Amino acid sequence: MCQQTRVDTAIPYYHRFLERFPTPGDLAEATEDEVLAAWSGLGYYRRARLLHAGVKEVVAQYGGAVPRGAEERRGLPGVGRYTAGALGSIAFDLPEPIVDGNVARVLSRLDRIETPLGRAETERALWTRAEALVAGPRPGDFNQALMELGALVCTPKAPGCGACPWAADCAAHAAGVETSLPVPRPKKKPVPVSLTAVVATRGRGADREVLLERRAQGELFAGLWMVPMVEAGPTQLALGDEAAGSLRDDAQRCAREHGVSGTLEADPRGEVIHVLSHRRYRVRVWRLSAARTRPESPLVPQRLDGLSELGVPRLTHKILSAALPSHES
DNA sequence: GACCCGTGGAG
DNA sequence: TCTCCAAGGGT
Repeated sequence: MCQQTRVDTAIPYYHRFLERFPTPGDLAEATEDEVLAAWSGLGYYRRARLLHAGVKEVVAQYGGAVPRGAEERRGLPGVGRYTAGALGSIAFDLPEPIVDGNVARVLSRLDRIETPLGRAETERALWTRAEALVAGPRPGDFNQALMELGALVCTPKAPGCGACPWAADCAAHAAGVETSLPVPRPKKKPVPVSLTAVVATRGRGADREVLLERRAQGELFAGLWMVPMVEAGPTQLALGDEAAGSLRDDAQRCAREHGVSGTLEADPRGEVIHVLSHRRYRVRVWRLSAARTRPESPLVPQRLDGLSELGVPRLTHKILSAALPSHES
């Protein structure tokens, strides 16, 4: 859960997760929907699927306990070098290094590493240094302390060098360049993508259902439930936003391609902006009522008050809120 | 090595 | 409002 996610963000999910899946066996036997539902809102949903696959392997191959051997740990789905080292040092008290974002910042300053993060030579230098440092007593505590030092003292913007136990040994501090390290990897701007979404509903009041599809493997938000969407058509891209007619054409096309018909409103309900690390989505939201589906439609009616039982990403909740003012979250 | 994958808090 | 970046891993 903590991969690329702040600990404070993950904590409530962690507690709910353990309450729902108290043992490895419980998680291994759960359905993908149940696991993704418990993960909904946390992002990077592949982690949930990898965790699910990993715990299944732990149960099937290792009797429900994470194996002690480094090779076996590293071979589990979702367990890379960092997680393998965290398990080794914290759970098994083995002198294995870890390098997360915090450690990378501390060590790049300590040794004044001026090559960009992500580069092979940079990573090699960081892991080599971390490995040398952890070769002492209490490796788990040492690794966690190193991460805490980065999170609380050796912070990105305004490091508290006055409170740092390593200030006297820090090459970056000696040179006065600590705030310019580490050198970040070159950043790429999110690619703008225009989408049209159709929120198709059946029934009214508490019994109202919305038509959702489960995203296929290999697609964005794989395994999660979302409203039908299509990319904006070439006409709209060429003519721009003033071509209002083509906007509605996209909504019509979206409904048709997803095998749903009904009453499509004359104007969109609104617009949703959702930024991922590599994409910037602008979603025009349309409302279609009295929805009927053809037999081949991938859409499945879902009760609005039952969405918490499914894996549903934030983007979908934003879209539903735009189309259905009563929808919250 | 490059790219893909979500979300939210902090400054 | 905008930028940065989180206890990374897979392809």
